[in-house]
Amino acid sequence: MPSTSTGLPNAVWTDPDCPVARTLDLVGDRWSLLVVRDAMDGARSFTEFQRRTGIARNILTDRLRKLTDHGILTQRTAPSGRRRQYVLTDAGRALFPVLLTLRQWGERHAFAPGEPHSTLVDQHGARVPELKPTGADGVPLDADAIHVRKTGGPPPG
Amino acid sequence: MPSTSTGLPNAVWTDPDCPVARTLDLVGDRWSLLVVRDAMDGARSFTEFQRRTGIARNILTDRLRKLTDHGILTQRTAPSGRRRQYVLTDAGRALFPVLLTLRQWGERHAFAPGEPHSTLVDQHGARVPELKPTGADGVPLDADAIHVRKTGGPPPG
DNA sequence: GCATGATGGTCTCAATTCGCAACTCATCGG
DNA sequence: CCGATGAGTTGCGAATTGAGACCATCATGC
Repeated sequence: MPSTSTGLPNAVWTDPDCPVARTLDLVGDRWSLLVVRDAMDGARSFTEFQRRTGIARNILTDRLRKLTDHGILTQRTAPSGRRRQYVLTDAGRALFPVLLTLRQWGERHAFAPGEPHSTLVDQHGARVPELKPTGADGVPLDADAIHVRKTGGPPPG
Repeated sequence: MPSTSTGLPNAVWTDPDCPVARTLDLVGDRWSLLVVRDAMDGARSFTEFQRRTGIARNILTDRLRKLTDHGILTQRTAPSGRRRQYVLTDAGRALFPVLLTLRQWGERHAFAPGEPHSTLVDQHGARVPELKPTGADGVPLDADAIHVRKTGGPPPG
């Protein structure tokens, strides 16, 4: 049973103050995000996830349970009276930008030039354009144009 | 030595056609993206990475080597004649949107309401706004408004 | 009312990976 | 030359992973 109002782990965070680290604690392993990817692409059943990802069954059991515990997936007892289904929660669907940026980085940096790969398209069949970070003023942001404002520790008084 | 023109592994991909899976093969473990995060935040030396992440030293050795092999980090023999430094390559800096979306998801979904966390700000100290996927027409995109066009098979002619 | 087959797991066990601590090796400062 | 610091490497026990066999439940056929 979770102790907080959210479905977050009581367990220790790798780095409690950093949202990046927390997110990675929840989905930062080899498989979780691939499960989420397939859920977004329509997978619902245990066997469907297994078939698409090729993940070992015991690990899939574990990941589905963890993702469910963390409020990223939820279990439905299927409309047609059939077996259990796993569907994304709002938090799960909110991982879409993460998967999109991972995909876009991969398209550019994990394929040799000209090597074919799958592509994301919107309803009209148009390619989804690249996500580009911008500052509050709309100016494109780069990795070294930002910095982290820490708010974790006790005030420096 | 890599066989392709890029610094990509000869090894087998989890899912060779999917850019998401390839990216996760390269940086989809507990630590790699935290190393990249700290590199973006100014970390350069082995001990600095170790101190910030708390990662075990042998694992850090391994991750730094892998990230370097994959062309995400590169080694410089420090301008001041000092020890070796690890700096991000262009591909490494291109992971910024990934870290940003991870962070933004975490801020919203991995913290209890009102719980304090660090924040990203741009040069002017303004909070970096949320990244929102849009279609080619600029219309906001949701996880279920897209689909994957497969292009894994042999080229059609 | 029992065999058959699909679905959704669990169990076992080997292999890999991780984390800690101790050790090495080079360099720097004095 | 001596100790301190940086950058790892090595050894080893613990945790995680993966492959595959095994098990329970439900629907169907008969």
